[in-house]
Amino acid sequence: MSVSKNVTIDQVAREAGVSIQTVSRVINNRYDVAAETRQRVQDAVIRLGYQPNAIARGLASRRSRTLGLVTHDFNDHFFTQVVTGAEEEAHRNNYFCMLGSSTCSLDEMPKYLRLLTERHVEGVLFAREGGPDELDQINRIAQDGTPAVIVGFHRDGQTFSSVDINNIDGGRRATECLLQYGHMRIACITGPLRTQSAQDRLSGYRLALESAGLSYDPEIVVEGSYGNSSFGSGYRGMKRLLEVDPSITAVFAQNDRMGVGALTALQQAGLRVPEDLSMVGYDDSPEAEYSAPPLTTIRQDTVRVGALAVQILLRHIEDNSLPPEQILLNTELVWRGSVSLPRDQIARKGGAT
Amino acid sequence: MSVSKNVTIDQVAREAGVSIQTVSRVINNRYDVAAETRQRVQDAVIRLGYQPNAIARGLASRRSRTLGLVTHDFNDHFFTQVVTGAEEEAHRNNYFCMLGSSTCSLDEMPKYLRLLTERHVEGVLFAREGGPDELDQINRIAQDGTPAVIVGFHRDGQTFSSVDINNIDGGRRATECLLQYGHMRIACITGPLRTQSAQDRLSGYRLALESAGLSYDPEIVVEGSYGNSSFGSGYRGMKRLLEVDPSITAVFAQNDRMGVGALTALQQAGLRVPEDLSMVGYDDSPEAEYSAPPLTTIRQDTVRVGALAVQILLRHIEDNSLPPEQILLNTELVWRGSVSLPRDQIARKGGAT
DNA sequence: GTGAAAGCGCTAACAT
DNA sequence: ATGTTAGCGCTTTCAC
Repeated sequence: MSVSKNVTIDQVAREAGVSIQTVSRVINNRYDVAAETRQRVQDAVIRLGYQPNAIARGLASRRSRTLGLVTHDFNDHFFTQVVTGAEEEAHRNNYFCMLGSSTCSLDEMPKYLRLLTERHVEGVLFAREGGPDELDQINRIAQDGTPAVIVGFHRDGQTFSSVDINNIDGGRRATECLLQYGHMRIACITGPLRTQSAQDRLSGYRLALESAGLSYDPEIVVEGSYGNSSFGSGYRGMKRLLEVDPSITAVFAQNDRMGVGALTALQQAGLRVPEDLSMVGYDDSPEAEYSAPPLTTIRQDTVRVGALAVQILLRHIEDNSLPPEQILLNTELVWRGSVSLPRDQIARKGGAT
Repeated sequence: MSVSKNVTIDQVAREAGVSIQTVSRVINNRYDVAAETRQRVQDAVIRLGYQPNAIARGLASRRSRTLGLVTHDFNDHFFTQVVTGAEEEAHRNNYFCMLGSSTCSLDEMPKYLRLLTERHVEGVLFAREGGPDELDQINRIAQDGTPAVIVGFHRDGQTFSSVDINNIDGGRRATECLLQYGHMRIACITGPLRTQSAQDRLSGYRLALESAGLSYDPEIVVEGSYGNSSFGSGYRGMKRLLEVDPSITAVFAQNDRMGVGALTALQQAGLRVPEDLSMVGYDDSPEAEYSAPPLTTIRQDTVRVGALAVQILLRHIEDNSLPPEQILLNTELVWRGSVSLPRDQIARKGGAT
């Protein structure tokens, strides 16, 4: 239990009266060690407070047991959940995660990736906004022979591994919920349109409208943003929508933070949700449950996204010849009451304003 | 520009026609290399696509250039901001951050810390909830000779380094803002009272009350929580406060998420903010700016907290004999309009309900 | 089941 | 200004 700073494997070997190899076998849990010898070594390890030097092990074994985590923005609920899931899964498998730069721009990425490969991370998890530019980075890493998996972005016929949410389906579900309640004029506040997820949620919205025989009207689609600026973008987006077309009866906000910002704008405009206007959010982030009113939203298991991504990485580390894997997780509608019949139908029934 | 997987320093040396040592000097930017030689080496590095092996460097130089980041909860704004600041500062100094377990319980900490020291992190940044139990962990690390700094927790006469926000002062400012508007009956929704920050904000609240000649009444102090469950705890806390004492005219919520949850409870109760009840939050998290109404809050520069913590770590890595440093950052009130005169004073002036 | 030898890829200390 | 010699602390390979 003493300080272990300088205790090395050969001191343990001497203490236990065995060779260095035998100690190595014991700390690596090899089976070909006599029970009695093993015990003797373990005692010596405890007595000396020996801690194997992971750096030396890494050099000799060529296994760093480290994963690179290249994330975009810790201020977005999706990403923090992914990181949480990824880290848990990594630890479960005796891996640690090295943080790539969360704030660096795309230009700086090659530099950081290089630093990551210099440290011999055995795999890299990209949890960034996504977008075609990112693919070059992935490919560069992949050429290097380092397994990589991308999260929050995918496309048909891709040659890389990915774990993502089925955002098209999610966008459709959100929109269909509003359609089922009889809404005919449904606006949309999107995420940043440079991201695949916003594009996909928008496609889902569009598909749902068209299936219902409604036409897509870009007039009532405004662009917002993710991360910390989401609230403000939703607030401003809603204000604009109210100016552009006061006849809208429902809004699909592509994340809950934008939805909450939009709720604030509506309240300031003297409109009630859901009596005057229905709203569906996306993400099931914590703010959705206690907003006024609580937001009907789309839930996605983002922690699982992170865990699955790490599992893919570990499989590919084990067997480099494995083909890329793509996983697409489905979403689920969480009903919370920010949706009701449109104004006119309530009125027809003799309801509120 | 070719694949660099197996290019080693001696291949570069051969290519450049120099010794391994000279290559080492060049890649480490030593000054005692002739300009012409340096150029020749650099050319060889590029030609071969050489990437120094950080693990081998670490073993030989006994410098991992890695910091351990032991955080508690990525779902709390304070912690994500600290991590952001810490990571940026680490990269700026050519360090990387290794993620300690974000979700592990206190019991598991020793195990994870051990894994971190086995990897020879040169310093450890603790960004956890804080509390006396954590100190044992810090001390264990410190005994090991590894510099450690704790964030979000400190106490007088401590023997460890820390960077924290002056929560007592922050709590006082929040409360004084309400007092200045003439509020006499101010409730408080606290963070988890096992944390130092909640205790300190509560002390500040209490001090402000007492300075104003008001007595502290535990009846109108309820405990909430941080992280994702904040919203709900603020919502429930507010409901309870309304039951316990309908005469309160103001609330200090110890973080903005609880404040937002409380706003929802008030709205459901048919009470308006600030006309019927004033509210001050804490953290200046993104939700505060676009809540209804926008929340007056206490701003703290949390990104800077992370950066300063890393700076301390780096100083102590450079010179292990340095005494521990304690930094306490001040807060700032952000006025947003969720505060006004108490009901009775408005009434006296012929105002609202 | 255990040990000896050889290196992993680099840097430190001392040469020259 | 450059090269030589020894390791850093471990694992791997191959003996026995």
